[in-house]
Amino acid sequence: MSATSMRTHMSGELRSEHIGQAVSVCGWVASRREHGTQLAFVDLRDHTGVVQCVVDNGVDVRSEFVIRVTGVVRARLEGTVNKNLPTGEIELGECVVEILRTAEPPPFPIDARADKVEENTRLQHRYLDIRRERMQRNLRVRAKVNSAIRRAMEAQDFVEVETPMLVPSTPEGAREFLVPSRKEPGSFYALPQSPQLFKQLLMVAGIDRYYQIARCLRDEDLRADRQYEFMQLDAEMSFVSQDDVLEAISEAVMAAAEAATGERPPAIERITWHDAMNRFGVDKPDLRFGMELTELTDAFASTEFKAFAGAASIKGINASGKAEEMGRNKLDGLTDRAKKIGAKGLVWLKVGADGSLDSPVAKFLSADEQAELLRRLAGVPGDLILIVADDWEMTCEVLGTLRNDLGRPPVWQGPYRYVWVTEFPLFIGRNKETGKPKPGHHPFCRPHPDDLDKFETDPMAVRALAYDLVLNGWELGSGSIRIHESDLQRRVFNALGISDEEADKKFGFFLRPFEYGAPPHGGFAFGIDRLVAILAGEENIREVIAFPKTQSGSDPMTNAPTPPSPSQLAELGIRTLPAKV
RNA sequence: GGUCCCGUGGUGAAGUGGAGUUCACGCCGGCCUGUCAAGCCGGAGGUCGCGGGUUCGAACCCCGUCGGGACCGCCA
Repeated sequence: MSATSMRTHMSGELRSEHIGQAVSVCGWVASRREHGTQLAFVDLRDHTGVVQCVVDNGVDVRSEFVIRVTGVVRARLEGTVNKNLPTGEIELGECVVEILRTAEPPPFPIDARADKVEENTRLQHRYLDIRRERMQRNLRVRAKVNSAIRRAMEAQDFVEVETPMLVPSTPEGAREFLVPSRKEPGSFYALPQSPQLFKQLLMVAGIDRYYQIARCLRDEDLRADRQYEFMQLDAEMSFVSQDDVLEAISEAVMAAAEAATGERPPAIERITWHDAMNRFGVDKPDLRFGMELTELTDAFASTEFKAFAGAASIKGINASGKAEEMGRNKLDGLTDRAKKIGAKGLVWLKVGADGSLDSPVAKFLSADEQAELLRRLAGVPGDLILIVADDWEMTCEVLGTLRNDLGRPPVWQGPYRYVWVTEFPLFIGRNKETGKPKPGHHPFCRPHPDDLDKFETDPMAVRALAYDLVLNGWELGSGSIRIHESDLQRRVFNALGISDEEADKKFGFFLRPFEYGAPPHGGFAFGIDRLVAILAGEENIREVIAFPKTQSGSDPMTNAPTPPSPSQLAELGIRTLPAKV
């Protein structure tokens, strides 16, 4: 398959079984070692690896020259086998070297040493960075993941449909990239933040099962796990329950994981949003480590300690064995962190060698309370116990953050712990100005059927048929069963404080087609960059993207973005403001 | 929009107020017949990101600015 008119083999594939064969390989000079004029070794590299070529007629090749070597595979001399090299038992002898292209010395070594080179330099010369084994591996893992996802979706009768990149601007959600219209000066397209609108319309259109490996664009600040452009497996299904969607997506995720790692993960476990918050304090729990939040509210029901008395929710975590390493400075740091999030304070207690509690507040806690505390948190000498008393949301959030700060390993480390987080609340928080609830996900999520009666009386308690997929504490994606009936949609809009007229104005173009027979449907989308990064052992998605942007949104290789020419602006009917001074 | 960290030959580092910026890798030249990110000898290569300030004196301290990174906000 890899043979061409110029080569017979890939260099990294040559083994003892090829001994005696005349072969041609093509690639780059990884290194050259000269021993006088009669003998030189040239390591030739292609994307499969490196093979040693023995040259005895003094060819002047330098690092990264592109060469073609024709020679005979032979066993290495006794004592010169290189066990660190997959091809280390053989070498190419009687070599004829053709220089296909000379090369400037590269700005950084094309090997693992470049892992220490400043990322900006790697990005400036990304074509050289990608020549390295690490990037080759990452991009090939990514290709395998894409391919496995396609196969898994097709095996389940999903139809790949491409949706447009030039779309109307939509009222809510992430900031959009805008593209000026030449034919309608003053009007703009938006680049899609997701194919949400189109995929739901494809359900109305009877496609039944849609998927797309879709490019999505959001003009929000970049991070280790966020780029302007990213890829999602985007899917939507008709006539389904939540379980149908979770099963279909799980199949794609497991196929992708198996393709990347060689191992199929076990069935993905599930946890409700409420349990996730209660036990881990976050809606994207990292299940790889313990330190779970422990309920203490009732244990301090009649406490004398003012900070705990009457608190709606008291919880604690046990940072096992961390008492010694956490000195006063670090504990103050944790307290500051807790206060920054919004807690009134943070109670810490160290378990002493005799099982007593060392803490500024120990004297306020009765002997019974101290004993119960130690029992519930399984405290043993050397442990550090942290307690927060506040309303339920704050207690969970603060301890969830501290738990991650204190215990969370790098995202790629250890086992892969996939988890579906289900039953997200339909509304999260309230609009500061109107006092109306804000949608937890988006306003088209289907409310949980058991909670419909609470809609008007206790909206914040209404759960949604909305779910997230989480891997090692990273949110991979989310989805929901949608609302396909207008009366239910109206109730949700009303709860959000959106009038019928406003709803029609803002979302009419989306909802009106539903009047022509929208089937019950639901779907999901998950980020392929994030999944690939974790499966490739990277903690930054830039490492699995061929040409990513920097944190400020620029590309050091192409210098994008660049100012337009005056004639481009004129054609588009656009005048720019002077740069801020 | 905010908090914190980093900018020293091509690359990675050292130098935190005082002599001529130091080292390794790479690069160039020479030597070398079994090395393997070879070895030995020699050489070139720097506006210490940029601008201003403090000082007798600044790579080093201060202010600003640009670039990069981590995080918060933001990402329905």
